[in-house]
Amino acid sequence: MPPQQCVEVALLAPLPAPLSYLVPPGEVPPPPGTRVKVPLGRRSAVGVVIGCGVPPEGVRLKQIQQRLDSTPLFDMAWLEFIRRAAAYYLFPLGLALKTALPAGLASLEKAPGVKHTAIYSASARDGQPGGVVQRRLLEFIRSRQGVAMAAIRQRFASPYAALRRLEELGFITRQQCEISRDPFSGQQIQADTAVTLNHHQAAALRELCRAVDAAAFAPFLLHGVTGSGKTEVYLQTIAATLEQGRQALVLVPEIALTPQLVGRFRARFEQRGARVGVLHSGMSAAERYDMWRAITRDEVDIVIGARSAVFAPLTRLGIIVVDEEHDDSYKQGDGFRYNGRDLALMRAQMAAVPVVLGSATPSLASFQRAADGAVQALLLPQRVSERPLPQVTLVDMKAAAVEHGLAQELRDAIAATLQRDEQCLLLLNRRGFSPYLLCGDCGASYRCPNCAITLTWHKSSGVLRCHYCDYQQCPDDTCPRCGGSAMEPEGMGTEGLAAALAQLYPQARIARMDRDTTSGKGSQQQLFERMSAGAIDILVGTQMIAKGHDFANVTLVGVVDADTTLNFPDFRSAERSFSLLTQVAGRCGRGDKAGQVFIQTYAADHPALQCAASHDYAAFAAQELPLRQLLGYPPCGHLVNVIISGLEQSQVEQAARQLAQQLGGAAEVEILGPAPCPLARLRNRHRMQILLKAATRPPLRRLLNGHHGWKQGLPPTVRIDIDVDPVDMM
DNA sequence: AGCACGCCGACT
DNA sequence: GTCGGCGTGCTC
Repeated sequence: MPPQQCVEVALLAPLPAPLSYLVPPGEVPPPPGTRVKVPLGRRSAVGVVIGCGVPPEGVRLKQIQQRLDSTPLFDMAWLEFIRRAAAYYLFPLGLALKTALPAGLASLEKAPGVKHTAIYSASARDGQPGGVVQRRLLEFIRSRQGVAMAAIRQRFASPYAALRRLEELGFITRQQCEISRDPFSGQQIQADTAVTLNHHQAAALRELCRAVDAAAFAPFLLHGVTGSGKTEVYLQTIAATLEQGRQALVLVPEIALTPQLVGRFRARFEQRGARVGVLHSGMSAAERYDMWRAITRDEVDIVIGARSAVFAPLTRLGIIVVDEEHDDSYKQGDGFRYNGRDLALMRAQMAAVPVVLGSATPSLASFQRAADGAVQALLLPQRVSERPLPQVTLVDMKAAAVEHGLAQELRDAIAATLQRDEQCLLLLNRRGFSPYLLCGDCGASYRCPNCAITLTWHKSSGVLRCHYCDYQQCPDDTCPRCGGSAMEPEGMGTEGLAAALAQLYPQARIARMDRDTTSGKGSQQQLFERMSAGAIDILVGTQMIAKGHDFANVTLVGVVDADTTLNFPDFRSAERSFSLLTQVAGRCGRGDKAGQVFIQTYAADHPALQCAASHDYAAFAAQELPLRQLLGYPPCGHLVNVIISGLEQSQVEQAARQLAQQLGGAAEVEILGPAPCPLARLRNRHRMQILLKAATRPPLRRLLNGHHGWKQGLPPTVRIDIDVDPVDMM
């Protein structure tokens, strides 16, 4: 008898390493990429076969209980990509796979329903059946190969009896076939609009097409001002890629993944026979599963998706596009803390294809790489049709006549815009009615019992809410501390601003767009459509309104409080402010009418604001990079944040001190902290952080190699999370 | 993550 | 004396 074979299985559970299992006797080993149900302790778990196992010594292997997929979900190149990604972010392979695979494939219970349909084909039997309907039906089926039930239903009102009869008589055969739900059902494809490129766009396209032809790794930074027509360059580059018989992967920030954007791709490519697939968080588990399977069956040529779409299992990849590459949402903030943009670069390198990072305000990381020559820069310095960039005014709030949080200048501009029947966008990067309720007598405010922040007052729903853990409570009638007067709203959020605007401009149609008003499916879309149709005069919103749309009639943008972002306790706050302001300013003046922008601030002389006001990216980079250099912050150095958390503050503090000591003394790595995280308490856990900083990656890597042993000797109740290349350190 | 094992407080 | 609290350690 041959020795029983064994395979290596990555369990979709937080185990540090894969485990080996025996293949049941008489069965062929499931190939890598197939899911299996395996015993784990006294229960069962789902895992993915990742290779043939070398049987470990001294362990009695258990046997695979069940094979869950008849064909692999992915190929070895894809697996190798996930392996490298998991290793880079120091995350267990099994859990990385769980993140990368569509939800629903990871657990035994929540498996998505696989839909099937009947496919009819004509059999060898010649001749004609008796009935008229049967004859017409048979003719229809004979005229093509394999007809789906849906197609028959379209042509024949009630074909069931006739179909059954034809099958009985042996004229046709039927088979069950797995089908996908149609993610675009009911959506019209809009007409494609022919676009002529200006000479900057044409030059960029030439470079990109050359890279596509070369079919080798080639990173590009497409740096184009807002409204410079980057999307059209992507579209034409992708067209060239498809002509080569290769596929395209397009990443966009979640918020920018609108039906309009997808529609633009479908309009361009679907009539040419290419299929566009979409992956995003709003899809159901079943829809994502379908899309995943469609991709592995090679039925999709272009995948558009948010962050996690970087894991789409395309096998003929020819190009990757990362739009708005500077966007912070490419970084996952917990669990598998990967950066979609950086993994796109990794994947492009592994697949030997070009990758385009596009932005009006590139991350300083990408800008630096372009300056170093590691990435080729392509510039689009002009807006299409030579539309001017809007005029930006910094409003010094120290000197302004403020009413309801709005300076006279901005209020007048809003009134004038409404008069001209044009639209306004107002950015206020804070949800709710007001940041907090404050007692006028003793200064008390409501705080979250789980997190170290004040609760935000949501007047319309009548609750105080924590924006980090979603804790809610109703306010009391009087101050809970001194029992004195009622608590009063302090400061302003989007909800409060909308209310103030309704008072100032009673005739204006005002809408609000933030996480609270767009939680429902399609509600964001509805707001965009109402805005496009001119049914809204003033749209108030958080940073959501800064991207993913193009309203021709918006001629005024107001930034109500630029200081919120600027004063964030983070070394990237200036960069983030510059990006956000430039992006939101770019929302206006996109039509034939010129736009104007007002930015309210108490720090009007801040370089980030000044550069944003003059649309001067180069000046911003020239001012900010030396500061980073001085402090060794990215992109002039590398960071890893180690977060120690636990329920008991003293244990967390002790563990953090101990770990920092343990890590200290490593060559060429600076240890900062331990310090309380800016959010010192989150979801009831106390948090400390140790920031590791180094000029180059290798010494960091060497230090991190031992991370599995870090927990030894520390209070065992604490948790250690490692964030490689952190984007925010809250 | 589960799920057991194991070692300390208030109950029949 | 036991029931059960959750600390801690392992899972091929």
